[in-house]
Amino acid sequence: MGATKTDHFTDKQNEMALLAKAIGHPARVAIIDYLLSVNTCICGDIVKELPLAQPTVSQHLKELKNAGLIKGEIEGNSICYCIDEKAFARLRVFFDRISNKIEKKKSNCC
Amino acid sequence: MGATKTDHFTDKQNEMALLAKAIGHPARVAIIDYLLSVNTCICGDIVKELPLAQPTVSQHLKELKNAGLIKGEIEGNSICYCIDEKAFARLRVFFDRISNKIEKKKSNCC
DNA sequence: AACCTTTATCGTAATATTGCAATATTAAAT
DNA sequence: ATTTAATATTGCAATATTACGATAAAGGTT
Repeated sequence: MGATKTDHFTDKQNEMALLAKAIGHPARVAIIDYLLSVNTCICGDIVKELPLAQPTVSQHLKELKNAGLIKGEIEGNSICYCIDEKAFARLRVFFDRISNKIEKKKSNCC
Repeated sequence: MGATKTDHFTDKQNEMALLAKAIGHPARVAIIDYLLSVNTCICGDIVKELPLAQPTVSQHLKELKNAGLIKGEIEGNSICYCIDEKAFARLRVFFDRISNKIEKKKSNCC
Protein backbone atom coordinates (compact mmCIF):
# COMPACT_ATOMS: atom_id res chain seq x y z
CA MET A 1 0.00 0.00 0.00
CA GLY A 2 1.34 3.43 0.90
CA ALA A 3 -1.22 5.29 -1.17
CA THR A 4 -3.62 7.53 0.70
CA LYS A 5 -7.31 6.72 0.32
CA THR A 6 -8.46 10.24 -0.50
CA ASP A 7 -11.71 9.20 -2.13
CA HIS A 8 -13.30 8.16 1.15
CA PHE A 9 -13.00 11.53 2.82
CA THR A 10 -14.70 14.86 2.31
CA ASP A 11 -13.27 17.49 -0.04
CA LYS A 12 -12.61 19.74 2.92
CA GLN A 13 -10.75 17.05 4.79
CA ASN A 14 -8.64 16.27 1.75
CA GLU A 15 -7.94 19.93 1.12
CA MET A 16 -6.84 20.66 4.67
CA ALA A 17 -4.72 17.50 4.72
CA LEU A 18 -3.05 18.55 1.49
CA LEU A 19 -2.22 22.02 2.78
CA ALA A 20 -1.03 20.74 6.15
CA LYS A 21 1.07 18.06 4.51
CA ALA A 22 2.82 20.68 2.38
CA ILE A 23 3.69 22.64 5.51
CA GLY A 24 4.75 19.44 7.24
CA HIS A 25 8.46 19.81 6.58
CA PRO A 26 10.84 22.18 8.38
CA ALA A 27 12.45 23.30 5.12
CA ARG A 28 9.07 24.34 3.80
CA VAL A 29 8.19 26.13 7.01
CA ALA A 30 11.53 27.93 6.68
CA ILE A 31 10.70 28.90 3.09
CA ILE A 32 7.37 30.32 4.21
CA ASP A 33 9.08 32.18 7.05
CA TYR A 34 11.57 33.64 4.62
CA LEU A 35 8.96 34.68 2.06
CA LEU A 36 7.10 36.47 4.83
CA SER A 37 10.23 38.19 6.11
CA VAL A 38 11.32 39.83 2.85
CA ASN A 39 9.55 42.91 1.70
CA THR A 40 9.26 42.24 -1.98
CA CYS A 41 8.51 39.03 -3.76
CA ILE A 42 11.61 38.86 -5.90
CA CYS A 43 13.20 36.14 -3.92
CA GLY A 44 16.01 34.77 -6.02
CA ASP A 45 18.11 33.74 -3.06
CA ILE A 46 16.02 31.24 -1.22
CA VAL A 47 18.65 28.59 -1.82
CA LYS A 48 21.26 30.61 0.09
CA GLU A 49 18.88 30.85 3.04
CA LEU A 50 18.50 27.13 3.45
CA PRO A 51 20.94 24.39 4.51
CA LEU A 52 19.96 22.27 1.52
CA ALA A 53 21.21 21.78 -2.02
CA GLN A 54 19.62 23.71 -4.85
CA PRO A 55 17.68 20.80 -6.38
CA THR A 56 16.23 19.95 -2.99
CA VAL A 57 15.06 23.51 -2.40
CA SER A 58 13.61 23.61 -5.89
CA GLN A 59 11.65 20.49 -5.13
CA HIS A 60 10.28 21.90 -1.88
CA LEU A 61 9.25 25.05 -3.72
CA LYS A 62 7.45 22.92 -6.27
CA GLU A 63 5.54 21.12 -3.57
CA LEU A 64 4.49 24.36 -1.92
CA LYS A 65 3.37 25.60 -5.31
CA ASN A 66 1.43 22.43 -6.11
CA ALA A 67 -0.38 22.71 -2.80
CA GLY A 68 -1.28 26.30 -3.65
CA LEU A 69 0.61 27.83 -0.73
CA ILE A 70 2.91 29.90 -2.89
CA LYS A 71 2.79 31.41 -6.35
CA GLY A 72 5.77 31.59 -8.68
CA GLU A 73 6.15 33.73 -11.72
CA ILE A 74 9.09 34.06 -14.03
CA GLU A 75 10.69 37.45 -13.52
CA GLY A 76 13.33 37.75 -16.20
CA ASN A 77 16.34 35.71 -15.21
CA SER A 78 15.09 34.59 -11.81
CA ILE A 79 11.72 33.65 -10.35
CA CYS A 80 9.37 35.64 -8.19
CA TYR A 81 7.97 33.42 -5.47
CA CYS A 82 5.13 34.72 -3.37
CA ILE A 83 2.92 33.60 -0.52
CA ASP A 84 -0.57 32.76 -1.77
CA GLU A 85 -2.88 34.55 0.63
CA LYS A 86 -5.94 32.47 -0.08
CA ALA A 87 -4.51 29.17 1.08
CA PHE A 88 -3.26 30.68 4.32
CA ALA A 89 -6.58 32.38 4.89
CA ARG A 90 -8.29 29.01 4.60
CA LEU A 91 -5.86 27.48 7.05
CA ARG A 92 -6.41 30.29 9.52
CA VAL A 93 -10.16 29.83 9.32
CA PHE A 94 -9.74 26.09 9.76
CA PHE A 95 -7.73 26.44 12.96
CA ASP A 96 -9.89 29.29 14.22
CA ARG A 97 -12.95 27.08 13.94
CA ILE A 98 -11.21 24.27 15.74
CA SER A 99 -10.23 26.61 18.57
CA ASN A 100 -13.80 27.84 18.83
CA LYS A 101 -15.14 24.31 18.99
CA ILE A 102 -12.63 23.42 21.68
CA GLU A 103 -13.69 26.47 23.67
CA LYS A 104 -17.36 25.45 23.52
CA LYS A 105 -16.61 21.89 24.53
CA LYS A 106 -14.44 22.75 27.49
CA SER A 107 -17.24 22.42 30.02
CA ASN A 108 -18.59 18.95 29.28
CA CYS A 109 -15.27 17.31 28.61
CA CYS A 110 -12.28 15.84 30.43
CA MET B 1 18.23 9.64 1.82
CA GLY B 2 14.62 10.23 2.81
CA ALA B 3 15.47 11.40 6.31
CA THR B 4 14.53 14.94 7.17
CA LYS B 5 17.37 17.24 8.24
CA THR B 6 15.69 18.60 11.35
CA ASP B 7 18.91 19.75 13.01
CA HIS B 8 19.42 22.60 10.56
CA PHE B 9 16.16 24.36 11.30
CA THR B 10 14.84 26.25 14.28
CA ASP B 11 12.90 24.53 17.04
CA LYS B 12 9.82 26.47 16.08
CA GLN B 13 10.10 25.44 12.44
CA ASN B 14 10.54 21.83 13.43
CA GLU B 15 7.64 21.99 15.84
CA MET B 16 5.23 23.52 13.36
CA ALA B 17 6.33 21.07 10.67
CA LEU B 18 5.72 18.19 13.05
CA LEU B 19 2.23 19.36 13.93
CA ALA B 20 1.32 20.13 10.33
CA LYS B 21 2.67 16.81 9.15
CA ALA B 22 0.48 14.98 11.63
CA ILE B 23 -2.58 16.78 10.28
CA GLY B 24 -1.41 16.12 6.74
CA HIS B 25 -3.57 13.08 6.13
CA PRO B 26 -7.32 13.09 5.45
CA ALA B 27 -7.94 10.25 7.89
CA ARG B 28 -6.30 12.24 10.66
CA VAL B 29 -8.27 15.36 9.74
CA ALA B 30 -11.38 13.19 9.91
CA ILE B 31 -10.38 11.91 13.34
CA ILE B 32 -9.92 15.46 14.58
CA ASP B 33 -13.28 16.45 13.08
CA TYR B 34 -14.92 13.56 14.82
CA LEU B 35 -13.32 14.23 18.19
CA LEU B 36 -14.57 17.80 17.94
CA SER B 37 -18.08 16.75 16.95
CA VAL B 38 -18.80 14.43 19.85
CA ASN B 39 -19.74 15.89 23.18
CA THR B 40 -17.79 13.69 25.49
CA CYS B 41 -14.35 12.25 25.10
CA ILE B 42 -15.31 8.61 25.39
CA CYS B 43 -14.78 7.86 21.76
CA GLY B 44 -14.74 4.12 21.48
CA ASP B 45 -16.17 4.08 17.98
CA ILE B 46 -13.69 6.05 15.93
CA VAL B 47 -13.00 2.95 13.85
CA LYS B 48 -16.64 2.76 12.77
CA GLU B 49 -16.50 6.38 11.64
CA LEU B 50 -13.64 5.85 9.23
CA PRO B 51 -13.33 3.89 5.98
CA LEU B 52 -10.17 2.21 7.20
CA ALA B 53 -9.30 -0.99 8.99
CA GLN B 54 -8.86 -0.98 12.74
CA PRO B 55 -5.05 -1.31 12.77
CA THR B 56 -4.76 1.59 10.34
CA VAL B 57 -6.95 3.81 12.50
CA SER B 58 -4.99 2.78 15.57
CA GLN B 59 -1.79 3.81 13.81
CA HIS B 60 -3.20 7.20 12.82
CA LEU B 61 -4.31 7.76 16.40
CA LYS B 62 -0.82 6.93 17.58
CA GLU B 63 0.67 9.49 15.22
CA LEU B 64 -1.71 12.18 16.38
CA LYS B 65 -0.83 11.31 19.95
CA ASN B 66 2.93 11.36 19.26
CA ALA B 67 2.60 14.79 17.70
CA GLY B 68 0.74 15.98 20.80
CA LEU B 69 -2.50 16.77 18.98
CA ILE B 70 -4.59 14.34 21.00
CA LYS B 71 -4.44 12.77 24.41
CA GLY B 72 -5.48 9.20 25.17
CA GLU B 73 -6.22 7.62 28.49
CA ILE B 74 -7.32 4.11 29.26
CA GLU B 75 -10.96 4.15 30.34
CA GLY B 76 -11.76 0.65 31.55
CA ASN B 77 -12.28 -1.55 28.53
CA SER B 78 -11.83 1.11 25.88
CA ILE B 79 -9.75 4.26 25.48
CA CYS B 80 -10.70 7.89 25.91
CA TYR B 81 -9.17 10.00 23.16
CA CYS B 82 -9.26 13.76 23.43
CA ILE B 83 -8.18 16.82 21.51
CA ASP B 84 -5.12 18.42 23.13
CA GLU B 85 -5.97 22.10 23.29
CA LYS B 86 -2.43 23.36 23.63
CA ALA B 87 -1.18 22.06 20.28
CA PHE B 88 -4.15 23.52 18.44
CA ALA B 89 -3.71 26.82 20.21
CA ARG B 90 -0.14 26.94 18.98
CA LEU B 91 -1.24 26.19 15.44
CA ARG B 92 -3.89 28.89 15.57
CA VAL B 93 -1.33 31.43 16.75
CA PHE B 94 1.07 30.32 14.02
CA PHE B 95 -1.46 30.87 11.25
CA ASP B 96 -2.79 34.04 12.83
CA ARG B 97 0.70 35.52 12.76
CA ILE B 98 1.16 34.50 9.16
CA SER B 99 -2.11 36.16 8.21
CA ASN B 100 -1.09 39.32 10.02
CA LYS B 101 2.24 39.41 8.23
CA ILE B 102 0.53 38.91 4.88
CA GLU B 103 -1.84 41.76 5.68
CA LYS B 104 1.06 44.11 6.44
CA LYS B 105 2.93 43.15 3.29
CA LYS B 106 -0.01 43.56 0.97
CA SER B 107 0.90 47.07 -0.11
CA ASN B 108 4.50 46.64 -1.26
CA CYS B 109 4.06 43.29 -2.93
CA CYS B 110 2.80 41.70 -6.14
C1' DA C 1 -12.35 -20.26 33.68
C1' DA C 2 -13.92 -19.39 28.90
C1' DC C 3 -15.46 -15.85 26.05
C1' DC C 4 -16.14 -11.41 23.98
C1' DT C 5 -14.84 -6.67 23.03
C1' DT C 6 -11.65 -3.20 22.29
C1' DT C 7 -7.29 -1.43 21.19
C1' DA C 8 -2.28 -2.18 20.22
C1' DT C 9 1.53 -4.30 17.92
C1' DC C 10 3.99 -7.03 14.44
C1' DG C 11 5.09 -8.17 9.90
C1' DT C 12 4.99 -7.01 5.34
C1' DA C 13 3.88 -5.10 0.72
C1' DA C 14 3.10 -0.98 -1.98
C1' DT C 15 4.01 3.60 -2.51
C1' DA C 16 5.77 8.27 -1.21
C1' DT C 17 9.21 11.40 0.46
C1' DT C 18 13.75 13.30 1.03
C1' DG C 19 18.09 14.58 -0.64
C1' DC C 20 21.62 15.31 -3.93
C1' DA C 21 24.81 14.85 -8.12
C1' DA C 22 24.45 15.41 -12.81
C1' DT C 23 22.32 17.55 -16.37
C1' DA C 24 19.02 20.50 -18.79
C1' DT C 25 16.78 24.81 -19.52
C1' DT C 26 16.22 29.65 -19.87
C1' DA C 27 17.39 34.31 -20.19
C1' DA C 28 20.48 37.97 -19.34
C1' DA C 29 25.31 39.70 -20.08
C1' DT C 30 29.52 40.05 -22.45
C1' DA D 1 27.60 33.42 -30.39
C1' DT D 2 29.55 32.28 -25.92
C1' DT D 3 29.50 32.66 -21.35
C1' DT D 4 27.30 33.25 -16.98
C1' DA D 5 23.64 32.92 -13.57
C1' DA D 6 19.37 31.06 -11.83
C1' DT D 7 16.12 27.57 -11.65
C1' DA D 8 14.16 23.03 -13.12
C1' DT D 9 14.36 18.19 -14.19
C1' DT D 10 16.16 13.56 -14.13
C1' DG D 11 17.79 9.58 -11.92
C1' DC D 12 18.75 7.23 -8.04
C1' DA D 13 19.59 5.67 -3.16
C1' DA D 14 17.95 5.83 1.60
C1' DT D 15 14.23 6.18 4.42
C1' DA D 16 9.32 7.04 5.70
C1' DT D 17 4.43 6.40 5.19
C1' DT D 18 0.19 3.96 4.41
C1' DA D 19 -2.57 0.10 4.75
C1' DC D 20 -4.03 -4.29 6.40
C1' DG D 21 -4.08 -9.33 7.95
C1' DA D 22 -2.70 -11.84 11.81
C1' DT D 23 -1.95 -11.82 16.40
C1' DA D 24 -1.37 -10.10 21.09
C1' DA D 25 -2.89 -7.77 25.30
C1' DA D 26 -6.16 -6.24 28.71
C1' DG D 27 -10.40 -5.65 30.74
C1' DG D 28 -15.28 -6.81 31.08
C1' DT D 29 -19.12 -10.51 30.87
C1' DT D 30 -21.28 -14.84 31.40
